[in-house]
Amino acid sequence: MKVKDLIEKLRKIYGKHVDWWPKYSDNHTFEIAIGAILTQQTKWENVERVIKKMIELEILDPKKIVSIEKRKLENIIKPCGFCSVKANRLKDFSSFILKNLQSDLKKLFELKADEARKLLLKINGIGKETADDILLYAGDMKTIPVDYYTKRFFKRIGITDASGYETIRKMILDEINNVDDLKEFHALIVEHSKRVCRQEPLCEKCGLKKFCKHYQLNRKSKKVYT
DNA sequence: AGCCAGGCCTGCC
DNA sequence: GGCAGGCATGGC
Repeated sequence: MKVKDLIEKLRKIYGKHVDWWPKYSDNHTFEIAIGAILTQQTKWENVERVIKKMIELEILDPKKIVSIEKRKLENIIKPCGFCSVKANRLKDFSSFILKNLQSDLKKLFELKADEARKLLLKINGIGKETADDILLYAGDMKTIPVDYYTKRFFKRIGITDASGYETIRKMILDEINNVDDLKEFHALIVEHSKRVCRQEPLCEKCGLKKFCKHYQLNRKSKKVYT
């Protein structure tokens, strides 16, 4: 199975997923980056609420985020959980923009993708997934986030045993060059993964912790496992 | 009621 | 260099 074929297969099941990352304001770039941080270990519905609130309060701007009192910011982002750490992360990210990008996140995307990625990864609270979310969806740069879903998906369909982030990322980037396809591929994997079982089944007969022929017969749930 | 969500950092081995 | 533990809230 080629990585490239997977997009077509998933599209046939779930439909096209262009413009998957939601946008609520005119300031897409910064908004998407803020959303990427807020959605860490958090459902999107909660992020959506918070972003809309931030738009209403007119604080969706790095300068405003830096200057707002931390307690106030925590209160605003509370629905996303981890409000103390996330308030710090939003502030650290915003002050990075003020200090290094002349207050404009778009400047980051004028750099080479690798350079931009390294800069993001130095910021407290921005790991590989969040960095790749920002680069791909806010900056239209060639990369792809490899989340838990992606690792599990690739493992289950037998594309790779490797669970290493960079291994899987490079494997995908080697085959998919188009940025819109990368955006859609990640979107499709997420949409697919939300619909399948979180735990791999444990077969009652052979005890294998993987999808085996016995399990197909025994399973009660209608959900699938790939 | 308990489990889970589109992670990341720290500290321990 | 991998891995548990902590961070917190809302929804089913």
